[in-house]
Amino acid sequence: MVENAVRKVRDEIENAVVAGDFAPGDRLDEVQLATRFGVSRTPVREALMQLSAIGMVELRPRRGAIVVSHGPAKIYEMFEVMAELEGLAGAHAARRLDAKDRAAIAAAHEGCRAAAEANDRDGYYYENETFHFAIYAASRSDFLAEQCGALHRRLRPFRRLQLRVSNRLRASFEEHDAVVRAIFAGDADQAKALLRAHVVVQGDRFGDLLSAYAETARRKTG
Amino acid sequence: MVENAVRKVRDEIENAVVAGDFAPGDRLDEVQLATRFGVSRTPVREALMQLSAIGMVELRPRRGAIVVSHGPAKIYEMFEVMAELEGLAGAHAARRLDAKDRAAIAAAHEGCRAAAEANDRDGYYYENETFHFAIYAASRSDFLAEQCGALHRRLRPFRRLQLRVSNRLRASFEEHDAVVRAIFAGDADQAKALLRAHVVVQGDRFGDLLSAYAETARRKTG
DNA sequence: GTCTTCTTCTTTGTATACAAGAGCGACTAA
DNA sequence: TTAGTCGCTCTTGTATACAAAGAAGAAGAC
Repeated sequence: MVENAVRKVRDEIENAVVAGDFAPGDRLDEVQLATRFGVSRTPVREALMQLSAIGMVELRPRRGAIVVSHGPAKIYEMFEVMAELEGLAGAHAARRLDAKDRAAIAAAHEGCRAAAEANDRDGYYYENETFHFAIYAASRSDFLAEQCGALHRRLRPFRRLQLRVSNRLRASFEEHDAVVRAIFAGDADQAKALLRAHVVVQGDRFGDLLSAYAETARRKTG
Repeated sequence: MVENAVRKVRDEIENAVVAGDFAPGDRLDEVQLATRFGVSRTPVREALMQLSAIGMVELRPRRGAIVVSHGPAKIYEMFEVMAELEGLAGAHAARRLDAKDRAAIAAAHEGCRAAAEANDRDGYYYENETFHFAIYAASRSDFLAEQCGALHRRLRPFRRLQLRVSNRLRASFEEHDAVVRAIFAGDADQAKALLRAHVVVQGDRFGDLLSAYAETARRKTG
């Protein structure tokens, strides 16, 4: 979008973090990253600052960048805020839905159905993302869609972990189905409530997520 | 926080934009800014990238940075999202309030009262900010408080304009008063509804805001 | 033997230099 | 006279060099 080298470096680092190549707490050395990506330190620095603005890495003065490690409370809070914003987007979508948005949501929903029935976790992960972004777009609020998208990207690593839990694929799809029905019926309140419940991570699901998160951290250090 | 020069430059530019020294659409020349602040282009670039991440300036590849100009729809959307997040923060505050947070909110509220009674707009602007940040903190959700703070800063220029409208000071204070009562009573739903209504800009207030915004733009070009 | 301090080395933060792309103007041709 | 193309200049994007700050290790003293 804005530059070439820094954008490339930023995306690469972001993907590496999401994929787990860099674990939380890992130190990101500027010169190492520069040589790894074949650029100078300047674009690496700018990429790190952008990631710091997103909240993916932490920049400590004179001490370099580390991948942020979120405590359980923070993770819960992030999902809670995401739930609130998605609820708002869903309510708007239910009120403002037009044929094009309806088609986009329906298509993404069908993609999720196929992946869920095939028990294809990676596939579902991507289709799920498409589904949620379709709802953001259908809110017809550019700013809200932006905010939702940014937060969604920030939560990517955790969303992926969630799908590890057995049977979560099917449960997630069932929740999607109810959300879609509410939006298509134009029931804003219902869409808001269902979407909020779908996104927020509470009870058993929160415990499941935490244990999966702890496991990846353990796997990384070992 | 992170660096010295870039932080200074970033804050200076942010203040200049909020104060109206740079109008929406103005081009921000890197070398001009560098000489103005007595630093090299490197920290200026990093500051601009951070501001771009916040959404205060827009970076166009090979074409420099311009101060973003928001259309009416975008402004409305931003206040709407702010209202939703503040509502959530208020609900949390009502449920989780402890003595320290209660004292902080009460103190800020009294500050607002004094400024409102003295009809001191600048004073109210600052006390109002303190009041809202006290509620964010009282939510006891670090992430939510962060998000609210970031969005609040982004809306600063408009909040200031709002207070220009005659009698808005008193009306704003009355709304605060109701919010405070709901939070202190532990009524989460009421706090959420009142805070949301206080923040969202609708009806006449939106028209007032837009005309004030248009006027500053006109004053700048003229 | 351990703790403290000094020195050195690594790493970040800033500046400057160089290259490449985009915009604008001038000149030529129709 | 107007339109198109070529070239120049200005500005951004990247690299590298230099300086300062912190951390770590070694040496000396208690």
